[in-house]
Amino acid sequence: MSEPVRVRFPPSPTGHLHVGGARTALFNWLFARHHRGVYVLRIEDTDGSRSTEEYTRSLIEALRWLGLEWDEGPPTPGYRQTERFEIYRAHAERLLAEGRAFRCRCTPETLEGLRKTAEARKETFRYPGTCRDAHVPASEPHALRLKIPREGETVVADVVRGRVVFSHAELDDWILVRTDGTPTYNFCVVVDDVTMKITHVIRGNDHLSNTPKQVLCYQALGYPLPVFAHIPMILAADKTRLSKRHGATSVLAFREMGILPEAMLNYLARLGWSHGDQEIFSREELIRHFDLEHVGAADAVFDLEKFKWVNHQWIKTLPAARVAADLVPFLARAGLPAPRDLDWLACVVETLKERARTFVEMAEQAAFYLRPPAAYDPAATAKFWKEGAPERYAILIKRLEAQEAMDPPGLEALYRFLAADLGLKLVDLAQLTRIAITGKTASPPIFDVVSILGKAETLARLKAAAAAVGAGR
RNA sequence: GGCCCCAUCGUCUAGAGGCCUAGGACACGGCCCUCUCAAGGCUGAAACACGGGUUCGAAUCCCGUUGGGGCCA
Repeated sequence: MSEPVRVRFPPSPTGHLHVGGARTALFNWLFARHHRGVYVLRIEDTDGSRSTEEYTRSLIEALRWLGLEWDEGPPTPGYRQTERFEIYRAHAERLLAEGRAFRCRCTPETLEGLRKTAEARKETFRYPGTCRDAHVPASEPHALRLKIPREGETVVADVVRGRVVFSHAELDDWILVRTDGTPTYNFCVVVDDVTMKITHVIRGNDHLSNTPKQVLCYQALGYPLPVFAHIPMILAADKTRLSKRHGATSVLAFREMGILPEAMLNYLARLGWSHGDQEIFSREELIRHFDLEHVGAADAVFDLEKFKWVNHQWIKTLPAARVAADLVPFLARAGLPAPRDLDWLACVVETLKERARTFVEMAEQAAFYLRPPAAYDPAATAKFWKEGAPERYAILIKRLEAQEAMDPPGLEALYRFLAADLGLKLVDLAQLTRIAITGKTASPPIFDVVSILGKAETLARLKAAAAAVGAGR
């Protein structure tokens, strides 16, 4: 048996969890669960100026909503970079003592000047190695740089991209610790991954370019390399990086939109990963089938239409009671009266689940169940409130008053009999009823609706409609 | 700008040299079903970026071009 799998998701609390981050978290989580390994959550909050507690809470809330629970991480101490400065310092000192790093006194201003000069000559600026062998004393202000071999190359063995070669000539003696004593991002990541014994680094492709620098750092530290897997990025429809201007991109925003966590995981998993022709995956199926070998190399465009379709599949699949429970807050937000109870709402959901792709849509469609129509659609009344309508309403009211059971088959039989009797088509009577009850010409099957609404409410709405037709509206 | 990555229908993808007359899904069109709207079924249109190789044979391998993305500042 090989060593246990340990993966991590290291978000920076500088914003809400967006779909790209969520997918990275998901792939790591799936990989860990598939291999019965450990999934670590680490908060990369070294950028003190932009990191906030609020975003940390938001990140955690989003991950919990998705059900991507971590085996190690907050609130256990030691999983936030700000709590780990001592560890970075110790590693930096060791690198210095072993001659793998050196002190550099070049100021940012000096370097900037050099960079400008190089740019003017249309050359690429690279740290010239000024202090490499200068033995700058600790008493002077200094940054700490990693000593990179001048010759040769570093090969990053990546599971999704194969061997990626970087020439050392392209690499700088990069800064480990800044003059102000703060460790840099790349250094923290390596030290964290090494001390947390991460075996597989699964992250966005935007980190591939940083990888050779990190590999050199692992080697300088004398630690074994993890397996790297750089997964494709998620782009907007215009093939640029997803950002606020492309609309909703944060996980919590999709929750507000009425997306199910099951659908979010399902859709995100299918962005860059596939399992034959299968489109719908439960959490368990994802765990069972997920593997890095089937992760593609090309970036993927986020498509809200398909995402909503996946969500719709889940709305149709999940038990109506569960959907009803999730729908409740959206009803309130739509300004609708509270439903009488959850069982009744589950019946409502049963008639709406084929028609609504999100909870926001479903709440909108559920409106007529919770209150009578405020107005009748003019196009609908123009079409159906013609000659004979008042009489037909009168007959419907009379026959419904005499009807005892409000079951859909019984109602349908009654309507069919009535239509035949009056020499009409079923659709004529059905639409008159639909308009009276919903104010529109489109709704779930009308007999189901009547059955759910009940006799009293149905008759009240029929009478209101009859009055409106009579009033010549 | 330098370096790196990527490239199959509009989009997500299957495809790991002959199984490809390139399959599935979303979206789009048509038909069916039907009390409306949906859902569902059937069906249509829709892609291997381009150019060179390698090979008996290339969407699949190699090189280049173009395009997109990323990292570094």
